[in-house]
Amino acid sequence: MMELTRKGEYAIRGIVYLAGKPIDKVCLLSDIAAAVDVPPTFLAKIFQQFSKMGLVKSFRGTGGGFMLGRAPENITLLEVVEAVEGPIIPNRCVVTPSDCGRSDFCNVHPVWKRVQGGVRGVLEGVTLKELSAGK
Amino acid sequence: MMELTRKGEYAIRGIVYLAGKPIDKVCLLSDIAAAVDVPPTFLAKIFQQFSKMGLVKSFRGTGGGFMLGRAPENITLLEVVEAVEGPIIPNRCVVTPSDCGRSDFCNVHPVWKRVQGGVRGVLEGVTLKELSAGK
DNA sequence: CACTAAAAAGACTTTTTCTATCTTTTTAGG
DNA sequence: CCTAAAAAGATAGAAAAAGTCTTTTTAGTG
Repeated sequence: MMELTRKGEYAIRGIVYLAGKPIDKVCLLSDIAAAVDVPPTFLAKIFQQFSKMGLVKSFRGTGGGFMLGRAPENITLLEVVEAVEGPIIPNRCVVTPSDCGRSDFCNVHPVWKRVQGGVRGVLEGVTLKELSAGK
Repeated sequence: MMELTRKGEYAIRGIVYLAGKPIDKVCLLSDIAAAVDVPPTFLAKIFQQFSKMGLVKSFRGTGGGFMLGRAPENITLLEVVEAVEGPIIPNRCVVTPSDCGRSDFCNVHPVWKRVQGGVRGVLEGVTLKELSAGK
């Protein structure tokens, strides 16, 4: 359970690749896709989402492509993951307590809150700079 | 992302209900299902899994039903969740590093390991006894 | 023994989500 | 105006989740 989807995996690969390039270098989607081994059409969708969130900047037309929207040390893995997968929600009761009907009596609720906080904490503590750093 | 499935949610509801009963009380599946508002046929599948893992004991025939397999303070939420959802795996690379092909160069891998450890730690620290305790 | 109650097991259906592709449109440069 | 590239939208196939139904096994009871 709790598994990242392909989309999320691809998203990370793609943006980490970008983070490893000079900040103002414009990269072709097709090049990124080839480099990180992701279907180009799928990666296109992912980068569109990134673009809307400001995580990357896009340029259309000849000479167009993508570059990172901010310095890699200012982009956390949490942002990247949530950009394409949506918020970290271990159980729906975390977002709408009314969902399980008996929220007032549910002792499990706070546990999911802790899980959520834990996961978010870990992902928030990692930046693209660290992830793109060579060994 | 990282969302518990209905199956997992139902599983927790069902076994927490059992944990709130006297340890040797045999409960009918149909009663449990009605009490926690879960489709009986679905809950049946879930309890079959519990039974195989020893989390509950089952009795067939007249007067049959289910009871908790162990004292509620000795069953953790982690066990319950993993019994029906499988292991906590934030990303497949955590289980088979070869999967992403370039495991040796992947800085993300240890992050997922930490997420996995964090989630497991939280769930492992909670027992059915605590979950079934009234307010 | 025959009957009934209850869980176990397996097959099956429906719905939803994921994964991926294709086509058309918009934007920009040469 | 032509070409390059991303944006947007529609669609399709595959897989997983959610749920149901039927048959079988097990056990108690009159």
